Amino acid sequence: MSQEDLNTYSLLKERFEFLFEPELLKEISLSSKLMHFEADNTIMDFGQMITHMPLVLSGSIRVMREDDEGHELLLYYLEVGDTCAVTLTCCSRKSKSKIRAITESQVDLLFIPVEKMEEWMVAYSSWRNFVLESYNIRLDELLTAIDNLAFNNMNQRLILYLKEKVWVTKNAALRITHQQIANDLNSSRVVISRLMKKLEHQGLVKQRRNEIQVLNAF
DNA sequence: CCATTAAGATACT
DNA sequence: AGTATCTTAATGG
Repeated sequence: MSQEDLNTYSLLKERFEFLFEPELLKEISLSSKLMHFEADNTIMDFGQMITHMPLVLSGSIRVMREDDEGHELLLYYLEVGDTCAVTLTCCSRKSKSKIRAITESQVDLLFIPVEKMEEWMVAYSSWRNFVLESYNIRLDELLTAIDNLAFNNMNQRLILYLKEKVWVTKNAALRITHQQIANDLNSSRVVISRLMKKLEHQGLVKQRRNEIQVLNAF
């Protein structure tokens, strides 16, 4: 094993040693690529060929969907230990991405070649379980996102959005503009401003320029 | 100071 | 809930 592979191995072991057997950990270190990204990097885009599967080691990634007119919608976040469901579904065929993935913070992740996916599915039951489990979690997240979209009004969606944001950033002070929120929720700036003003009056948040303080009462 | 841009307000669809 | 438009406030040169 090279020095780089050893680094990958120890990183992997830290986070996944209770999930994968040592031989599998070693295989992953040998065939995957360790990558580091700064915040706001697009690591996957619409129509892009999927050749690797991402496995998040640290940080979080936003997964978006886009309509014909270029309106974006935030679907969910990928966090430590997560992998991308959309990648899983098309691991056997060579297919193109239906989503866009942008780093929310600094991110370390492993890129695993899709050929290895199948190989390990057969060889390691721990891998098989991990993939199936991930698939289930993603499906649940997607259903939650659909429910939110279908049954919640904009005010509820905004509250959920802020909660999620606080959770992934581990910070109650959000560095974000009303316009960015509107983009993520596929709404307009004025509408978000109106709702945010109401939340402020209700004592749930405090606002400064470019910053939203989500208070305990939230 | 001024230019830029975020956010508030109002009115209309 | 969304669009258009205007006003106000913060930021950074």
